[in-house]
Amino acid sequence: MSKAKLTDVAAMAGVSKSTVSQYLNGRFEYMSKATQARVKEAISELDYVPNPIARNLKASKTKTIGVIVRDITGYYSSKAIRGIDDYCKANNYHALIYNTDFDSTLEARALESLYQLRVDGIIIASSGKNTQLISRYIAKGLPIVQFQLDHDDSEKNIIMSDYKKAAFEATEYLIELGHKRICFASQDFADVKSRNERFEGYTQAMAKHKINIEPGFVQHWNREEGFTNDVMDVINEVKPTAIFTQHLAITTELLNILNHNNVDIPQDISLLGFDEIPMVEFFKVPITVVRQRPYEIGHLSAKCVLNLIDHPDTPPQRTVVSCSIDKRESCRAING
Amino acid sequence: MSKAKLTDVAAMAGVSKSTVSQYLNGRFEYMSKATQARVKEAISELDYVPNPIARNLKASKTKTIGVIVRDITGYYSSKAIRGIDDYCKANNYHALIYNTDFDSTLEARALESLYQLRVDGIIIASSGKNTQLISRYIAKGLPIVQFQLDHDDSEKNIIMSDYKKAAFEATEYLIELGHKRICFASQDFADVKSRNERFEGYTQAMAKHKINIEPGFVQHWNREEGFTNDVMDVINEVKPTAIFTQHLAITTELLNILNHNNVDIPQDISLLGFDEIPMVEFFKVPITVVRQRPYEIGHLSAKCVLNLIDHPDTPPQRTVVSCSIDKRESCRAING
DNA sequence: ATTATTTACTAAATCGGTTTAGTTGATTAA
DNA sequence: TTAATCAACTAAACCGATTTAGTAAATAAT
Repeated sequence: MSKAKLTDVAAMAGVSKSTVSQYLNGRFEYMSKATQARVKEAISELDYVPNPIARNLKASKTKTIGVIVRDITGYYSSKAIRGIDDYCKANNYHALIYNTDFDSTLEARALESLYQLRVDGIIIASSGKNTQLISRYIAKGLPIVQFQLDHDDSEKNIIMSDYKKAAFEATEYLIELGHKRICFASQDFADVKSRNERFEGYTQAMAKHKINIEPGFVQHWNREEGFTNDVMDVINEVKPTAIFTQHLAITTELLNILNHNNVDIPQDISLLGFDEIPMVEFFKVPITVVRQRPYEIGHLSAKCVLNLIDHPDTPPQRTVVSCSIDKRESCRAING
Repeated sequence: MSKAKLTDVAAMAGVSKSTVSQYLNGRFEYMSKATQARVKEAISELDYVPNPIARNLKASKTKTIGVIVRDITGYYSSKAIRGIDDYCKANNYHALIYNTDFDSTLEARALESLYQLRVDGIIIASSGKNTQLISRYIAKGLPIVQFQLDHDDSEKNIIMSDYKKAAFEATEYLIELGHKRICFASQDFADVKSRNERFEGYTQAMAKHKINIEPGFVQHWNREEGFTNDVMDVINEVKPTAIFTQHLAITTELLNILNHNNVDIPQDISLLGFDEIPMVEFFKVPITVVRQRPYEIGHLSAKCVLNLIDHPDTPPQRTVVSCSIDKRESCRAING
């Protein structure tokens, strides 16, 4: 694995290291045509490739950006990472990925590791538990871009789906199908802006169509706490004709429960969920979903950090990416 | 982003760079307790963290291994990468991922890039089109481990599912359900060992149970060439009671065709496929599949390269990981 | 003819560490 | 008493590049 180095090329071409380096960096005005040719010859003769580590050491750059996600295995994350990586590779950067497994301690550790590794920038789907740490690194001059999740209105570089609009359109779609008793099923969303936004979209659509949001329409279902028991009670008491779920985990859990209790979709209840489901066309009932564009979000995030690296004084910017609705059989039209 | 460096620590502690370096590397026998304390103090005072790039330059190591897959977004690849990454992180290595998008030119380019980057090792799901290039790098002393795909019997470090056994067991499972007319639906497998192995498993199971493999039982279906038209012809002529598909893409394509032609699964035909399908429990007919263990395969691959890095003279080794069958409703018992 | 400018280079410092070969003063052994 | 040993360091080379300041020879300007 020992490779030719700059010195070897210089020796072979009969010039100094400096000249070879100039050649490598395209500053040909510092040498004669003849020298150029000899250096070129020596390089190809020796199969020489500059050592990027030495180069980076000198430049104090790593040409690497760190990416922190919860789990690279997830649909959203893997697509986003692909978007990030494609953009990075196209611009001579590398993406270094850290998984947190939804653990904010690991998230903090990932941030520290990346900082210590001297990555040139970070893209993170933040849990919201490390806001201070993130701010501290930003203050130190490390470009950080967030995506996928948002937690407050603070100024920051963030790329997000247009959740409010998406939820608005999804709700309106259900309303147009004739639904009025529409449940909004979410995780707790107290402090998570990206969840609050969906709720706003829902309420605005309901308001626009003058539909009252009755008690019980808005449900906070977490898988942990008695989700399973609650659901059928809610359905029997609130009698929704449609449920709009805000999270894939809720959608699938709900599907399980409805199946077990012989609730027919869409005959008894229409179901509309958040997030694309692979191979949903083979489902017993293909689910209508709000489709986000994680690849584009990743792409834009990468574009944003790389720009920040070159222009550190760019003011923080919020970017919004639109969603679309994939209409399938789980939602049916009903008569008022 | 300017950070404290070794010199700063040395100055603050009133010792030489060497001493600080010794301290950092845990060689305390070279200094007094008092000095240790002062260095420790200076380090925490300055928030000093050694620069891994400088360290790596000196060590001629990158502490990075390259990973080449077709698409990180795929189920198998993402799980495998997770396995690789977890093992790497646990051992202070990083994984650098390259996607080839099933393009062997990009695969070659990825290999070159990783070589030039001086990664300490490579894990690759090789297309089989770059065998020579891979051999060349191995010859240069770069540890390379392959996984997921195999193409020949040459000596190499490779981690694979036990395809033969898996196919054998899957076929036998169908036979035990009473099936005799079992189609084996594969892509072309001329030169891909991992496909041939599945075929062997199939034939061995058939042979063991003295079932003749009739003409038409073995089908090569590529999505490109008239797959769609063929299928129903084959079914009508060959009249299989079960089809064993070797690839997820074939399974889903077949499902589509069977659905469109109102062939009932498992009433008319039982279906058994290769590879896990996420959320298959919500399918109209949940499919019985051979489940591979990509996470473990990734984990073992990483273990193998890291070992190879430390012990370059370890002889090439083939490692086999067992599969299991997830039994679901797509296969039914029939009366002989 | 002499000085100024170009051309075509090179020496040496630098990036931030690691490591080897010394050095110094104190302690111990002969 | 004097050489040998040891503890506690340090100087300097090195990893493989980049870059700045400088130099010698050739050409141009005055």
